[in-house]
Amino acid sequence: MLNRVILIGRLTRDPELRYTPAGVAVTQFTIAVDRPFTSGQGEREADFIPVVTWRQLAETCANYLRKGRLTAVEGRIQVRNYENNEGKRVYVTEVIADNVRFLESNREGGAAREEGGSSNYGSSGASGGGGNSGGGNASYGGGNRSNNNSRNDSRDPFQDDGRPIDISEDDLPF
Amino acid sequence: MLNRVILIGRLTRDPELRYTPAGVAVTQFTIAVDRPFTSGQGEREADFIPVVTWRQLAETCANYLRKGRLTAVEGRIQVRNYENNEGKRVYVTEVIADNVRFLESNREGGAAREEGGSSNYGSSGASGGGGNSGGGNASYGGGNRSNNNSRNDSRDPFQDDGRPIDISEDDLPF
Amino acid sequence: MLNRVILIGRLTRDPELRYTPAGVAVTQFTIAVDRPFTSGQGEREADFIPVVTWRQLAETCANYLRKGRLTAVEGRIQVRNYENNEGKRVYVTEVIADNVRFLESNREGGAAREEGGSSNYGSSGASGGGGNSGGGNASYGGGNRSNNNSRNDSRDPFQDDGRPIDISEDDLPF
Amino acid sequence: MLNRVILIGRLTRDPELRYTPAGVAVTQFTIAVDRPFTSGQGEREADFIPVVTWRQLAETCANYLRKGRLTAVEGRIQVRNYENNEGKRVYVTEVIADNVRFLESNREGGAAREEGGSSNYGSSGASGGGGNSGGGNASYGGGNRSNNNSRNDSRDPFQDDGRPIDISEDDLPF
DNA sequence: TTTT
DNA sequence: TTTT
Repeated sequence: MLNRVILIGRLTRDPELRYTPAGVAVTQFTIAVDRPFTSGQGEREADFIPVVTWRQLAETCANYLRKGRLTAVEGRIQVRNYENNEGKRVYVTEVIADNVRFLESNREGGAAREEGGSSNYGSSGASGGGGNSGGGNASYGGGNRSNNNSRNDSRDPFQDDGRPIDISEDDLPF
Repeated sequence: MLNRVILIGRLTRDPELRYTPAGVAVTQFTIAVDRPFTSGQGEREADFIPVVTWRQLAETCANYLRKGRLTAVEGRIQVRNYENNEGKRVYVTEVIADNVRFLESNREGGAAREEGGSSNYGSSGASGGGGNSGGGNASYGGGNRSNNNSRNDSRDPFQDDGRPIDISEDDLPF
Repeated sequence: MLNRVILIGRLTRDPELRYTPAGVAVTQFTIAVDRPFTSGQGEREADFIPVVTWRQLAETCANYLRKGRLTAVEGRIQVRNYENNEGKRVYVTEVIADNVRFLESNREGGAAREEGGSSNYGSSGASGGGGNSGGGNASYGGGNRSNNNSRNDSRDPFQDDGRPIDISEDDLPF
Repeated sequence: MLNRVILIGRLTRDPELRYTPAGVAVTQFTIAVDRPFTSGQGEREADFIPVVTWRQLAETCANYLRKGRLTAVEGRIQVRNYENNEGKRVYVTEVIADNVRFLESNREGGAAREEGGSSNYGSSGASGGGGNSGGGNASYGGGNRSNNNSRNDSRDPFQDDGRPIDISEDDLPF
């Protein structure tokens, strides 16, 4: 009944923006979070945690995040599962982010600048701002609409096969 | 740029529901959170943390929470300040909650039941559910509207003087 | 560089306590966290999130938690991977908990009582208390010892095959 | 029973390091956290949140943090109170940090670099690393020792009067 | 001013 | 009393 995650780490690659058949933006990326201790062999280790963002926040992330950037992510853990081509059930754990902070700017050699977006509340309207500002009347805070982005389909909707991803508009978590 | 608090504790009193002059619901309560260690004198200690909720979530809290109930609160720390009658600036720190989980039910002798509300996303519409379901088209996730609930006024808007509290509709954080 | 998770949900089964070959206690359980919205088909959905605890906290959890109990978990996300018997790399995501709160007591028909344990700091030494109280001088907050509990071994150390789990004392995260 | 805060913001001044009469290091600073919305008057607003760190983490913060630096803070809310010289009880709310991440480096013009310290677990021993590494056998995770850093004394122990601050060794939270 |  |  409560599910909250906060991560700070660096993108392992550029983010990937796609659209559902219904035209909803989804961005995925992985953030590497260094562990606060070294391994038995004295090596630095990290957890590589997949992150998913939706709608306006997805577009902001695709525009502003790049491989290697230090980033803060706030969201919830989601465990979805699907049946793979061999008929085996595969479990996928991701962080569905509703707030992303860009802790390093785009400017070359520049100092860190804070930017970010959120699907919870409107930011102050700056370009690159999050929220659903400008996003028409689709409201993330919205009331009694039922949503779902974790159907138990028989393929991984995020598997890259060149085609638009297999998620209907009803599958959105906000 | 990121401000997140999660607390679990017990209400020290029944919650207090009020309305701004513009008719917006505000509920305040304090939750006692036991510290994970004892004092130098071996006593159990607690932090007493003031919590504020707005709108639909305020009404849900006022309806379902009572003194002594175990409760989870998610929100952000807010520091507001005002000038008191002696002309001194007073600082007030509160948690502005956007998600409250009722970890104990109303039923006498009953086991814990989870209920709750949130101003982030719609719950499944059960009575007592949160979100802004039924709240018309006021959207907490809303876009570019400017808000404020921490003006530097010369009195504490939450001071109890029997009159409606001194907060305009523009002062709301959602 | 920061990795924090807080969950509230219910155990899907009784917890499982095991010991590493070096005699270190490990407890695993899964908690079901209801999502704050319903699926496209109007169904209540939940995320089933695997949790791992170590040492004293593992023993406390094994003693006090049972299937169905409402529980709060604080920890970090860990992604480990191993090669399965078909030579394929499998990724496992778990929450490594360092603080667990028991939001429902053992007493039949009783109201919720808070108990819990933590590997961060000593609790007040009550029976059932966490921390490493009474645990001798093994310190979870300890200094420069290198640790690891996520080696890239060729089998899942948590796979249940009746034998003790394949984790050396050096693999512990605390 | 659970009390967790995570903040990202900028220091409003250089941190202040002091020592208790018993020689324990305490560092205080304030971090400005911009709110995710603008005020009714369209102004950008921030919450100014006081942070306290102890022991090794205090020294690391004093060495590495400076005014303006972007910083992540993890800890718990503490409400202490004392009687001021007019005999009035004053309440002070602070975040007692056990993990601080330095999101901007010292190097002029340099890109952000992550450094940090923690009082929970040992970092990998780099200079500037946190934990109590090198701190002898004082363990923050320690067992059944009773602690307290929030006595109800008749003066603010953090009030700056040039003298060492009025906190005994028994008053420490770890 | 505080909860179990 | 406040940071970019």
